[in-house]
Amino acid sequence: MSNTLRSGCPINLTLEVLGDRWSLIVLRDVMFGGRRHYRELLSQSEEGIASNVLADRLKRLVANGLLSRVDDPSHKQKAVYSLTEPSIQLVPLMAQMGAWGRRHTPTTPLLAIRAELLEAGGPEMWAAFMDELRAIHLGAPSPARRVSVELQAAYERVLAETSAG
Amino acid sequence: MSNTLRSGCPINLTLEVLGDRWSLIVLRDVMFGGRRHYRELLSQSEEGIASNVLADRLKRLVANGLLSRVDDPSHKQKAVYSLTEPSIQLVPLMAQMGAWGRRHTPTTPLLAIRAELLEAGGPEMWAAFMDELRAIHLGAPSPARRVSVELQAAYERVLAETSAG
DNA sequence: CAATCTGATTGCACTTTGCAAGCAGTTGCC
DNA sequence: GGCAACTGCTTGCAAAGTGCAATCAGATTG
Repeated sequence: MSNTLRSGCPINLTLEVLGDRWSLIVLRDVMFGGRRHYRELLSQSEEGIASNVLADRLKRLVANGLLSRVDDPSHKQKAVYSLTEPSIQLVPLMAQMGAWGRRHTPTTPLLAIRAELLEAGGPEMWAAFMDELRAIHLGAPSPARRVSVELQAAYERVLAETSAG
Repeated sequence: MSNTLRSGCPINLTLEVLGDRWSLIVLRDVMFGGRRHYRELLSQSEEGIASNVLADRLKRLVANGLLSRVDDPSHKQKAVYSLTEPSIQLVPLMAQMGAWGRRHTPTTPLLAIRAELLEAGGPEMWAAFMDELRAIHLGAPSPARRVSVELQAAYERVLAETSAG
């Protein structure tokens, strides 16, 4: 891993941390999919990440402060990965990526519904979701609004519609 | 170039188009740096993109509808690259990336000032900038507000400060 | 004590990247 | 006319990154 940065431009530096085909996928699964363990990320991956790539990305994300790794008390070889404040602050970026992708790429309705809801909810919803993530991952007090429940409900509604139609 | 998509998730699909270390750098230079020609993108690149990588990315971005390529009437071998409506709609994403990078990566003040201004300006400023880009790249009527002038002025102000201090 | 689950690592083929050099056609200038 | 500078872009080659299947050792379970 070379540590030489290409430039001090914020967009470039963000790209140097997240600009590959897998890092944001892993963070998305932790953030929206509730995955906390290596096996969950590996086997429930929609895109089919390879085990060595996952191991490398987890290592790199922890090194860059976007994930934290803690031993799981229930199993001495198990590790729990949590979001950090910096990665929780990626919520608006994820929302914008989802919004753009929904407009300009061939998404499937079931997988796009969360992006649609998050876009419609706007910065207010993003802030509420970030508070919820701080409760789940950083041990902050639980907020009143549960955005994850709203997102999951919408997902299951579309799931029912598509399997019914 | 393989055309098999990994999944229909909007975040994943955005990543499949833009998820590499150079595509967004090229778009950033066209969007904020006013670069329109191959040579401008190559030699004025802050990060030092290689010529073959630039050629490949321009080809790919045109194929994906994020840039359009038109022959330059002033020179038979020259080509002018323009943003398209989809890439103009990346402005909010760029703004979020800049905002996140400014907070969580070691940016330099001079290169971060535009991101700071764009974050402070919010969605209203982004919309004004998008209108301006539509005028420059798509031939739409010129809007009253010139965000590019505001960004450039701020850049030069910081430039003067740093060279003075 | 064997089967299973844990987070990985290894080997190998393939692709992408970075760097330097080179290419053919176009233009400007004397 | 002729030559240097400029145009977008290609080529060759070494290094790094990626994808896939198999495998690993330790922990737990039955």
